[in-house]
Amino acid sequence: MRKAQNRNRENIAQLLRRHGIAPTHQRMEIAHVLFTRREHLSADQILKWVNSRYAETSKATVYNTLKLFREKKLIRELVVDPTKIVYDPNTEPHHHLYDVVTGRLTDIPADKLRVVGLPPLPRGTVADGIDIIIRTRPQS
Amino acid sequence: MRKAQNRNRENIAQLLRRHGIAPTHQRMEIAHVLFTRREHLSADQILKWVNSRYAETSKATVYNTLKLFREKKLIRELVVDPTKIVYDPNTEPHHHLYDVVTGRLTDIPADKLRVVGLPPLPRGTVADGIDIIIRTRPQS
DNA sequence: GTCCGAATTAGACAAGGTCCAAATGCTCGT
DNA sequence: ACGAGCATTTGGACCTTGTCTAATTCGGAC
Repeated sequence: MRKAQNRNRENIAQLLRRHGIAPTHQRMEIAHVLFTRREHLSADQILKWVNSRYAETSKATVYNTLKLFREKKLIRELVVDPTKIVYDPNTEPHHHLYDVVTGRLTDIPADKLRVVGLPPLPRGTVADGIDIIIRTRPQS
Repeated sequence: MRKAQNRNRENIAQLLRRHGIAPTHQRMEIAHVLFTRREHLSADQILKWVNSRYAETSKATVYNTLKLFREKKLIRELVVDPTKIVYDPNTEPHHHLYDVVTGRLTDIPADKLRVVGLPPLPRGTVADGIDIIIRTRPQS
C-alpha cells in the first residue's frame, strides 16, 4: 500500500477527483503543500508556500480553495486561538494538544480518547463533530 | 446564599477585588454586563451594551478589560468559529454545544462529561484546560 | 479553432482587534 | 488641600485577516 507521504501529482489529482473537486493547477499546488508538509498550516502560510518559487496563486484563490476543500471534507479547519485558524490535512478522527505559550499543536489519535456521559443532543439536531483541544503550558 | 444573578454593585466590586482587579468604573460596568446577562457575549456586543445608555467606555478599554478578566480567570474566552470569539462568565468547568447553523451555544456541565484515555502530556508541560466543543447541525 | 461555463485574479473593502501617546483619575504623604 | 507618581482610560490611526467584485483567463467539448 502506497504511503500517503509519497503522493505524487497523479495521486493528488485522483484524491481531488474522488472528493468531487476538479483538479486545476492552483488546487493541485495547494493540495501538494498541505499533503506533503502534513502540518497544521494557516491560510497565510499556505499562500507563502504556494508562491515560494514564483508567484502563481492569488490570495483569493487560496481562501476559495481552502473553503472548498473543507466543504468537500478533504481537510479540517481548526480554531485554536482567536488569531490562529489552521488547516489540518489529517482527516482521520483525532484531537489536539495545544501549547498556549509556544503555539505548538500536536495530534492525539481519536481511538485513544473517549468522551463518556455525553448528554442527549437537542431534539432535531445531529452531531457534526467533536473538537477536543487540550491546552497545555510549560511547567512554571 | 445569595444567587449570582442578584449581584449588585458592591458584590461586583468584591468579586473583582477577590481576583486582584482594581474595581474602576469601567470595569464595574463591563463586569455588570457579563454577570447580569450571563450569556456568551462577543467583545463587540459588550461594547454596545456598556455604552447603550450613553457612551462611557472606549473600545480599547473593553478589549483591555476582557483580556485582564481572562488573565485573572474571572471569565473564559471561547473560540467557536473563526469570526466568533466569545466571553463566558461561567467559570465553572463546563463544555459547549455549538450549533454550526444557528450559532446557538449551550453549556454542558463538566461533571456529566468525562474524557478517558488521555495520553500523558509531553514532559515539562501541564494541563491548562480542556475545551470540548460538540458541533451540531439541524437534522437534514 | 471557437465557445462557454468554471476558475482565477488584483485590488478595494470590511471586520475585528491592537497600539500609542496624551489625558485623566486615584492614592498617598505631607 | 496639594502635588507626585502611578494606573487607567481614551481616540484614532493602524494592522491583519478574510471577503467581495468585476474583469480576465483557462480548459474541455465540439
